Amino acid sequence: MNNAHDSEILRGLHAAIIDLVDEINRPRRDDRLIEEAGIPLDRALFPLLARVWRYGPIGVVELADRTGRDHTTISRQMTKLEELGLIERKPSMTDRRVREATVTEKGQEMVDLLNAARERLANRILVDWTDEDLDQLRALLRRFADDLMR
Amino acid sequence: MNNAHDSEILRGLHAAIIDLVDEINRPRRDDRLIEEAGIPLDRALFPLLARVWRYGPIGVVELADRTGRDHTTISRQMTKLEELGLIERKPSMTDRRVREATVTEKGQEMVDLLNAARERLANRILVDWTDEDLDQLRALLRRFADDLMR
DNA sequence: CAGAATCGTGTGCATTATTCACGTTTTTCG
DNA sequence: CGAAAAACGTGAATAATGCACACGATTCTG
Repeated sequence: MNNAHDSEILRGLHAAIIDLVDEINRPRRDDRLIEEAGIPLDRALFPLLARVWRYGPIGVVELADRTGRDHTTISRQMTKLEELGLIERKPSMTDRRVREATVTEKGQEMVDLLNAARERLANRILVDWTDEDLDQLRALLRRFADDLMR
Repeated sequence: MNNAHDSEILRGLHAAIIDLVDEINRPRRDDRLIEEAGIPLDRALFPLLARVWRYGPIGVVELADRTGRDHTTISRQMTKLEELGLIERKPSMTDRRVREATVTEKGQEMVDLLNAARERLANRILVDWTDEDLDQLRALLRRFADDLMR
């Protein structure tokens, strides 16, 4: 328990985070992944599909909170995903105001293809890593993200 | 050197990355930081200012490459930053096509305030971390980001 | 060395994304 | 019960983004 951490470390950590986030935000990365997966999917929609898969069943407002955008934006994108048959929405049984979204079978197939493609790309990029280092990064990053979201 | 890493680890790592990136991308975070810093700055412009500070002197195209957006978008935002007197642009001496951007003194003051504010917030969030753990995360994340950027 | 191809930058235009204001339905709670 | 709040959606206004293109600077190439 520290009141003040080493500024050097904090700045270095921040720099690494910015580099990582910029890299992940790159539209070209998504294009590459979609190409590797070999599926036809609008790259604007696929991050949302991934999040419905991960956090679903989930409503519009909660998902909007999570991604930091207005709920109306998410509402429209979810409508598109629904029209494409990738997600499914039905009123929640416990709260009929929320229309819970889940991935359909067709959506699940796409998610599977995307996950497999991402794993192939990751293995190509991370050839020099040991499983031990990766797992350490995973654990530390999980803790960090949780603290950030708290 | 592994051909295939443990899928569990990779998926867990990916999940943590998504959580982190979503959290960082949240506009509310930037608002919070700007408020803590006590400066009047459009939250859309401040990520760009931070990157000019970090990578500058830097031209439009290189910065656009780095952030993954179209170069015309960056060009317009840089114009705004210049009008606000936060950055300065002058033709490069080695290549007169590029107009190298650097932060002005006024821009530097803002960056300093932002960095100080971020550090205060970070120390509040990371009370339970030791410097050792933080530095380990920093080192692993730096390596990861570098590998990702190839 | 001259012409062609490439690169960095910026502008006009069209498209798309995002927000804002508002209304509806459902739930919560005093 | 009844008021307040929450989840969701629609329409209109606004902002952001990308594309086509132009122009000067630079590099490539025969």
